[in-house]
Amino acid sequence: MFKELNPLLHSELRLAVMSILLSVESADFVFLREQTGATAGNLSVQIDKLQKAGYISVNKSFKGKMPCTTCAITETGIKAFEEYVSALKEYIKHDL
Amino acid sequence: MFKELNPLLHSELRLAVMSILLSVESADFVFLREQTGATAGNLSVQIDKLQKAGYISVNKSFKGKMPCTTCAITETGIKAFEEYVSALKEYIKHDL
DNA sequence: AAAATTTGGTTTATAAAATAAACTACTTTA
DNA sequence: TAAAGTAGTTTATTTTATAAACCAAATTTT
Repeated sequence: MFKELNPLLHSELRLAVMSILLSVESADFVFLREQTGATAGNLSVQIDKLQKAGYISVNKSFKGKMPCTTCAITETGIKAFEEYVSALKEYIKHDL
Repeated sequence: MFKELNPLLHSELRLAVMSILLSVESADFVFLREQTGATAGNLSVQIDKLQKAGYISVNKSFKGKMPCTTCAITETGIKAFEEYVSALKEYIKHDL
């Protein structure tokens, strides 16, 4: 009856990051931190998990002299997100 | 931007239980275990949490000679569920 | 220019959560 | 009456989320 909710996406912060990355070409660390309100430490950990799962790509470069970590969602990530939403709908269909 | 996802509801099993209880008058322990596929131990713990939060009411009785734990959603629970879904929609609006 | 502060993170430690395994008390079946 | 099943609870373990502490480089202050 209930499909599994991908545990990697069923996390408030990771879901927020994925949600943002779905709507932009790419976003840097500071932008994600501001938009989500997360601490840098937490964000760093969660970005790492998403990257290791292949859901986002992470690029470290420099903007002027300051380091800049840029994230973008991957095809795999988009697919996983869509499947997560599809599963989730089963749980919340009463209120859709 | 992103509203908090009520951590009590943002759990696969508790969400499944709430989802079921939204659609029925009441449901007993065994029914919930079967429908969710959860282990009895896990279900017991999660039911307890939902009850302590006032999201469900729990009634322990006997069906014949066998014990029977019956759960029903409360008004508080319905409201919390609706708020959770409303917050969640922000995260997944891309795919709705 | 040296010291203090800020920026952009990462690593490590702690708190909280999910889950399973072990257990209890009773019932049914062989 | 012994073995197995039912309906759960309690306890222990693993996993996860989160924050605190840290680091290196850049910037600002004195």
